[in-house]
Amino acid sequence: MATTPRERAREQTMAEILTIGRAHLATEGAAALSLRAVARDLGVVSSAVYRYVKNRDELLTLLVVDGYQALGDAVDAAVDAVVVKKTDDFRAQFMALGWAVREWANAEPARYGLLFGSPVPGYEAPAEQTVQPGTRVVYRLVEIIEKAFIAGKIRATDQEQPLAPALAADVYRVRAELGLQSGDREILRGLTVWPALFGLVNFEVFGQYGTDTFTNSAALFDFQCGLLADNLGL
Amino acid sequence: MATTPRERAREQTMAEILTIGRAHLATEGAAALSLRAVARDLGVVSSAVYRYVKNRDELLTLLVVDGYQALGDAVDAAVDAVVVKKTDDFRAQFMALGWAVREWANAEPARYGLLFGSPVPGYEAPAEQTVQPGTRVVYRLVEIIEKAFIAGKIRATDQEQPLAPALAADVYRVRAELGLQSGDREILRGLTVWPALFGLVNFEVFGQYGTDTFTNSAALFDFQCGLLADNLGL
DNA sequence: TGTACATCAGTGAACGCGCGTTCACTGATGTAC
DNA sequence: TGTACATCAGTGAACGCGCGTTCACTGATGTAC
Repeated sequence: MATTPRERAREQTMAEILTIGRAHLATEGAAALSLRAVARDLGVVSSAVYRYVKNRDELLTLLVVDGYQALGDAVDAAVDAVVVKKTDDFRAQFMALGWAVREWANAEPARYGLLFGSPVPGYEAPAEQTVQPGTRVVYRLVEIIEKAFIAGKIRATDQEQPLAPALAADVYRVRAELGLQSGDREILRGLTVWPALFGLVNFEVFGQYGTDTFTNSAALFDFQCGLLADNLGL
Repeated sequence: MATTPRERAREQTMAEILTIGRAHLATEGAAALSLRAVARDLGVVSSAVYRYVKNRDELLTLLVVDGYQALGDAVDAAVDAVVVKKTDDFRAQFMALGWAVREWANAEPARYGLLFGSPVPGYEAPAEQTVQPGTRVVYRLVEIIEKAFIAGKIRATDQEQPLAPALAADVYRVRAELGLQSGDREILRGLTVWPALFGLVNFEVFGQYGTDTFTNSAALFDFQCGLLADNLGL
């Protein structure tokens, strides 16, 4: 790594821009994120940021990717810690995943909102940069389910009416793409629990419960998350 | 109703402002909603809107209330239709509620986003006007659960570990406030299914599933919603 | 090691734009006697 | 029924503001010979 002073300075400034961007996200929201304001905080004239970032949308993309990575890191760390201690307690691993998402969202509501809230008007996240980091949490969830399935640790669930053909086809494709052994039901339950989990977190972070209904939101989340674990048969 | 022509004209203009506001929500998003733009579309000079609306925030509040009412009406209509035909098929009633939320959200993604997406920066919805319409859907859900409970139509669920004391206290208060007969478990399951349902809808409306994963999102939702109904013991 | 040239970060002025909100006003519509 | 006054919708100008982006420039840092 022949990093010249200039290169190091550039990286540092780049990092500072991201830090400032995150702060502005928190105070003003994504829609109000402005390159001029970032420049001001950076102590630099507004046109100077264009040396680092092509335009406003690119800054947004950087923040989106940055957010997904931070969330992914938090989830991985939490799940890894449980895997080390309880390799075949898959319920505990799922609970750790859920709690990690919730904790990160509560600690970083604005970044969470950028990722999982209403889309920013006039901005479309470019798939090439965004898809991989954006799928880290689901992939981790799928991994837990898959390992539990292989270990024979998923409780059978009542087989109800057969799957709609269109749905069966989609599930088949998902299973093939990810090379999964888990059954249709397990995959579909994962595909329900995943958005449901984010629904729980959304309601808490975005304040949908009302201000004074629940004094202990952690206890509520613990119950809710446990129910989702039940749904997975864990 | 001694409605003078002037009063009628005023109501009409008011309604037109709301219509224009809804349209702008759809194209620009809540954060970019502007009184000047509304005035332009109304064919009127910008200061004239101030005869109808105190300021930008008040227009936002009107749109929030309007959105909650529209969603509430859609849900009520859908559930009522089922109640008439299948008075004691509570699962069908819940499914109708879920589908109504999903359909409305897909038909009105911007209004849905205003209600259930990330909060609009710098705007706080005034509780007095917003809480009542904002609770219509939960209340309807609670009503279905309560009636099913009273009719003895809720399947028992495995009693797991006892509730955390803090949670039990919150649930007790909720039951008292709403005058419910349903048990702790039923209420808590309702309080899980409620945000989970909106999580499902969020993912679909905000495009979290990715563009090409599911060819038939209705079939997926049907499965997911059925699983939530199972969770309620319906 | 020293010099000539290329690269690059940052400047400052400018473009054209839209915003929320206030204010004194005009002229039409409604109301009281 | 007719007139005098009050109410109210809408006008147009103005305030001060922030935004994204471009462009020609200066001067410091890096590189090739």
